[in-house]
Amino acid sequence: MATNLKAVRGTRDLLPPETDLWQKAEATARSVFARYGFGEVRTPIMEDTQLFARGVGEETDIVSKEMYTWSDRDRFEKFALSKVWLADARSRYAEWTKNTQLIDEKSKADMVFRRPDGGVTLVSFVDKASNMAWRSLVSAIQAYRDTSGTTDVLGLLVYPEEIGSEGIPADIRNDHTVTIDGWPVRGNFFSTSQSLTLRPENTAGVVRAYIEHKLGETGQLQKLFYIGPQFRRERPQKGRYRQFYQIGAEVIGAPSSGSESPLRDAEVLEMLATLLNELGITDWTLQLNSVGSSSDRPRYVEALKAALQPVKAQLCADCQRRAETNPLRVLDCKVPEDQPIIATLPQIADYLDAESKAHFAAVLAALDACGVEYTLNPRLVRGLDYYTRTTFEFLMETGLGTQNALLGGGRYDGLSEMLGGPKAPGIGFAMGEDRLVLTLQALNAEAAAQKLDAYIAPMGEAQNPYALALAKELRTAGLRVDVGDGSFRLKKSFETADKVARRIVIVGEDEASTGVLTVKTFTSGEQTKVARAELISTLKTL
RNA sequence: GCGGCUAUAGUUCAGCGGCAGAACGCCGGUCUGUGGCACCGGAUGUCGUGGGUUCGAACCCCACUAGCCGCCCCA
Repeated sequence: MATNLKAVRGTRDLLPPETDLWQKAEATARSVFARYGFGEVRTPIMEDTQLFARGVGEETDIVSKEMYTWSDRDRFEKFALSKVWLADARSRYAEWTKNTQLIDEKSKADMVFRRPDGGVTLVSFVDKASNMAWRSLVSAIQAYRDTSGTTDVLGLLVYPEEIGSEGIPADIRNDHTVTIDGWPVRGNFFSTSQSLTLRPENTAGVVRAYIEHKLGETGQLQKLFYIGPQFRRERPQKGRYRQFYQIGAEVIGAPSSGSESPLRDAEVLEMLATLLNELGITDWTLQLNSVGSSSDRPRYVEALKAALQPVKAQLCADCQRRAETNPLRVLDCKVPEDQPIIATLPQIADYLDAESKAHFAAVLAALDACGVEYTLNPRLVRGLDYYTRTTFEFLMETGLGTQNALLGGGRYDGLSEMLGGPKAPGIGFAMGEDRLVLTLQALNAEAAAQKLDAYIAPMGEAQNPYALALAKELRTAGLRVDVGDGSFRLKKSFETADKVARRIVIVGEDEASTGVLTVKTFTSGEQTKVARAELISTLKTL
């Protein structure tokens, strides 16, 4: 136990049997998603920092202080070095004939020059002079001699000469010197490093993939789900970790695919209700709101700011600050004294244009038709910049303490364009899997620790091979089987078997030679002799 | 990032300045091819890490780390 290596703060190991519950949650989600026509998408765990800055919003807490962001190493560009060197070499070796064909796949030489004296020089561009680089050039020379029959073949290794030692000051990085045959060559051989970020959420990554792979060109509505870890550098709390898991889905597509239809909003919400019900969670409430189109929202924020100005001083300290930084959050304030004032503030519903109003009404009508219950919450505003129109949360009574939002989501009609993609309206959600599992635990929905079908107990180490072969046969037949060890006393085998399996199969000297095995069922205490040929069917009966 | 509480056996916890403890679990025995029940026996361990006070620290003090709860914020 005493070790100084531990899971880092806010991260944790998930072990059996808890992982059974995770598998159950994920299996249920996959089954529901499949029935609604969703396919799985897996995006990288890290992305260009710009993706989140532009998608999620530079001013949100997530981006401004909760991301794991770092600068990737500078990347050596072989092509840049060869270009610079060639431009220089052309003036000095004007009479050389350039042949840019590579000699063969395996050789590491990049270019072949024919010299005026009739010989040949192979040139290899590398980021630093190493034994490996030199050896591969030598083998390239050898290969060239063998295949061409030319005997006069020389090698030239070209590299930025200051590189190869760490700690080069950043200000000279873009201006390296390459010295070849005593001539210095200057140029920029390194592309600047890229800022990378561990994904704090998955919607931006999915939309990026949608744009990158031109999924809009298919003309089809894209229904994608994901299950995976996300990362935020927050203070850990119950159900809140720095590496946390989300199950989410996105419906996105070109407008002609129907992606803007209120039917899609209602379908996603109805699917979520179904998913929660199938997981055995019934005490959820769906809170619903519309934050309007991308033009409604700024108009409302302005009106809210103006309305807050005269009453600000009467609000709690938090709200006075929010009135400046994030006026929408004032609506979320839970301080009782503030409620009368908040009630007088303008509501987003009054700032929706006709189109947004009609959209929202259509969503509600479809939900009514499906019998999905919801509560309108005009104060439900969501933190991320990309949300438009429908926004929602599913809240839980049990298990989560103050972190009672189990999942949330909304429509993001402008996100693709914010990321430089085509118009691609969409709606999606993300569910906190850590919180989902907590809720399932609170509901005592623990996946009943399924016992194995059989535990094979070899009597004496001589029976081990027979026992393992028998286990293999049973496992091939789809039975869940564990096998003990011949060194165990039979009593110990029974004790272990009773804990992990429904039946014990005893393999002693008699059993191995006659092929008739002793099988005991723990629940009934019944013990019988079973021929090996009938063992599988016996074990399959409950 | 801020505040409060906590950290002792595999687990849940007691001990709060003087021999490191209980329950459950684990291992062994009663019982050499028969589990659950019973009885008997055994091992549990840098008392989160590092420093300080003291004749003496699991206990008091300081720092750090981690967990829980709340704030901020959010799924």
